[in-house]
Amino acid sequence: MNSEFTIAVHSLVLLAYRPDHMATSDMIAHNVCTHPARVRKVMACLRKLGYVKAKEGSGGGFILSCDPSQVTLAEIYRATSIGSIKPGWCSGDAEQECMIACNMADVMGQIFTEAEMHLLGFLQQLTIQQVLGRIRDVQQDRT
Amino acid sequence: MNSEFTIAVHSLVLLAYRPDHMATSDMIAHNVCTHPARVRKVMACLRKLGYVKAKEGSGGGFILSCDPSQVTLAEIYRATSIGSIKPGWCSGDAEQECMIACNMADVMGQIFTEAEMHLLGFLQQLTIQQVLGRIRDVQQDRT
DNA sequence: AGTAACTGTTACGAATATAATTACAGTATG
DNA sequence: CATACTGTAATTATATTCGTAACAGTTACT
Repeated sequence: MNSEFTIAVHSLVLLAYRPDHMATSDMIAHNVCTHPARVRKVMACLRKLGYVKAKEGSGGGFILSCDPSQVTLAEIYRATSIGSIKPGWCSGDAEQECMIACNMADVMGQIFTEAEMHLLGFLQQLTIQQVLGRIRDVQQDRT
Repeated sequence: MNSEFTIAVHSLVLLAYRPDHMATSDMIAHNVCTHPARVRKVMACLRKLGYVKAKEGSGGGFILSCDPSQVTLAEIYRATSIGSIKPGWCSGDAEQECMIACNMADVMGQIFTEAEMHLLGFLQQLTIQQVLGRIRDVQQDRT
């Protein structure tokens, strides 16, 4: 799975944690533990889909512009990582005579596509708000 | 997803296609389109779990030793690729004060584990025999 | 107007993961 | 005892991923 999914979810949860607080890419990057430029890239994607608003210029940054209890991880997966369940490497060879060799890539492609749909079904059940809830639960258990 | 899963499934389907035919790692590697040593590594794993039998020495190779209509892709996934759905990269940092930063890795870990269980549920429904059936279907559609 | 603090985006280098290849010990066959 | 295999580890090559730098464009503040 694509790690941009992780960055996107982390950033949205962070923004949902303080809904009225504007966060710069520097602040988010520090929290997520990556580079600000990478955060900006992911956030630009989330902005285009309306999940966050970006403000350029001095005093700017990102702020949540969605209801975190309505946004599911399935949407975020679709936005950032669709297709990433399938390995880059493909077996077989369409040029071969053998029925197995020349059709296996197609069939595995089908299977990975269906597997991804099932994965989306699971992610559909989880909202950003629920992820924040889980964070609180884990924090509670630490004590 | 780990590409060894693909190699394992491809090899098993190939062996199921000709159940009484012994195939060398060279033959399988040519069909799968990879290196014989890689095939042997994956097959050694399948052998230890009883899915195939290996015969060393001249005239040796691999032969199926399971019922392909009983072996599901979930078993193969477990054997070759468990944990591979989770990206290697982890966000957050356990040393930070922030509740989000220090617990996000744990929570994402939970989520990926659950996602993998759902994935296994889907793969459980697919047998090696059914994959072979799909190959035949795709071949049919070509004409 | 000018400076500082941001985002948006691209390009490139570094680190990491993955696959191919080589090598060789061990084993069965004829 | 030569040949044809598996089993396995080590090494090299390649692809992918991540970090970083650079800079144009935008806004706020003085």
